[in-house]
Amino acid sequence: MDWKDIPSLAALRAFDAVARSGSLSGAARALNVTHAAVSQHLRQLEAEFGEPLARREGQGMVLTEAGHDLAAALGEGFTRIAEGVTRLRARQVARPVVVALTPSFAESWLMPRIGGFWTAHPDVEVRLVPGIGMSDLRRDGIDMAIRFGAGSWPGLRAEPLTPNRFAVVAAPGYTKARSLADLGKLRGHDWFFSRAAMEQRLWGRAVGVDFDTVGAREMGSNGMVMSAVRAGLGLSIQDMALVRPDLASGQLVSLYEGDAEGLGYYLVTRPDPLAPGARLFRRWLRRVAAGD
Amino acid sequence: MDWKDIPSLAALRAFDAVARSGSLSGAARALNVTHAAVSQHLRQLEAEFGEPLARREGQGMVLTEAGHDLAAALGEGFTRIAEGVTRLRARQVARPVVVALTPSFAESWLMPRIGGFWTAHPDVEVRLVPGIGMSDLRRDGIDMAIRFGAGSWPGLRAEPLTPNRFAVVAAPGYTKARSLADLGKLRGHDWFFSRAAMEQRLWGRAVGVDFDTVGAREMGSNGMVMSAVRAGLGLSIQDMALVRPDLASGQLVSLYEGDAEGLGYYLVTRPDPLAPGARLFRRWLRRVAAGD
DNA sequence: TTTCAGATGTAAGTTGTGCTAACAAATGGC
DNA sequence: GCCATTTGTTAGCACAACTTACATCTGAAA
Repeated sequence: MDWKDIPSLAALRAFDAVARSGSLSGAARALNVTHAAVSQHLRQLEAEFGEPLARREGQGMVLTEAGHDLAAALGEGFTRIAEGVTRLRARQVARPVVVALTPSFAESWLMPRIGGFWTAHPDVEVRLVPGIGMSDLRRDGIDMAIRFGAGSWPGLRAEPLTPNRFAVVAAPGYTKARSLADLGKLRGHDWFFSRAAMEQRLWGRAVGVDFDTVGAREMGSNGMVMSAVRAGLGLSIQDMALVRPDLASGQLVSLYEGDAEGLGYYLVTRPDPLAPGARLFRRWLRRVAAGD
Repeated sequence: MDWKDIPSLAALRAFDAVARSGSLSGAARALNVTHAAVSQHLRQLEAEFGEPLARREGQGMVLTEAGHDLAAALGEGFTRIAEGVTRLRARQVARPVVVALTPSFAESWLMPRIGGFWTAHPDVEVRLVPGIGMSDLRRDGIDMAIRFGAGSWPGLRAEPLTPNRFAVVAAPGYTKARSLADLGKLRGHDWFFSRAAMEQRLWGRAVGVDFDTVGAREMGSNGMVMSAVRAGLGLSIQDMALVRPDLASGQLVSLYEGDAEGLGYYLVTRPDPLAPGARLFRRWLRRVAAGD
């Protein structure tokens, strides 16, 4: 196709609108511009073709024969284009948002809050993919990931989501340690971790607990970890949001809460633009995380 | 059709070109722009749709699935539009140029020169319609008219073509008048006119000859008029171009040459844009008339 | 008839899209 | 290794497209 001798697409679209509505004013309304703009486009086209395409007929415009021929082609062409665009858009909004996240974050932060998003956007399906590995987002069809770390994932875009909100908790009767300083130094503590909860170990290391020397027990789920800790069997690093009720009721006590600079949950996305549904979800995430 | 949520047509066209050529550079060449322009359009589209449409693959771009779908629709749409435009253009160039003109101008000015246009544009057919009346140009399918007058035709566009180039001529032996002053005052001159040559009478009146009082003989063709004048039977107003050979050879003498301010041949067109062939002819007319 | 609403016609001035220029970086053939 | 060719990205400019403003025309209602 040679675009050199095809007039401005804007002018052709204007003429198409004139042909559809039968008047300059109507076309102007359809295109959301003034009638003057449409009139100028029409005159430009006529100059380009060297032939009148429409003539005034009372109030309104009627097409010449040449105008009719052109309008027929333009109508089909633009309709096809609009159809393609519309279908692509429709497909996107229907596509579910796929979010990869750590099991801990899903359990302790997202699940208690996600109802708000469902009620706000009942038409947007959210599919949560719990997991630890940062696999290829594009290959796995994942729109965004929520990961724990220092905020640096090469080739990806990361924005901090929640501050660092872990605590070392134990049952009130657990008396082997009373401060953070004790935790790292002393052997003999019994640490419990859920198998999937890598972020707690990261945080622990960052604040000074060396699990290579201290040792830790790994359980299948965080529920089992909690039971063990409530029973006074040892220590655990838990998300504040998850243990707040226990702390309030006195079932657990917090031995340490604190920052490990930069460490926290991040929203990780590809540099590519997000799908509309994913954009909605991200906006909701930011708002809820900020208001926390 | 609602154009509000259809992205810029230029961007869509750029993406169409990318889809066709399989590369940004190729698309840029096809559209006669730089690769940067195409790249920006593509990114704009992807942001608009919130979905990647193409990804880099070595040297070149391959479309995503969404990109394929969109490209299919755009390809059809733009092809249809280009087809309509091309057909309209093709129809025009084939159309002959219809020129209405006075018989005198045709005979004495245009016919000796028109060969130049034929050789320059062998593909453009020129149809000459001799006649005097200024009928409705559009109704009669006339592209342009060459008329004699003062340059004012209401509702039409007129541009001066040739200066006023008439002369009062007579045979050398015709001695009844020697100056313009004589011509108007004296009765008894024998004036000859071709029936179709209204412009000579207009010019004559404008320079001071009152044919109502002087009287004139009307002949069927200008050839007959010339014969009569050459035979010394009387006076005639003739186009300079036509009688120059006679004047040079001494067969005729010029009694007066002069301006009748504003009076002359004009190229008269509708305000509408001209068909391409007609534009070519007009350009040629102007050049030849100016170089005269 | 006059009047009015709504249409087109056109000039002049403004604005934002779309482009270029210029550089960086990656790829593939030599 | 080099070199040609591609894509990526930014800053800045030009002009197409638009608005504003006013004039003119049409058709219907008063």
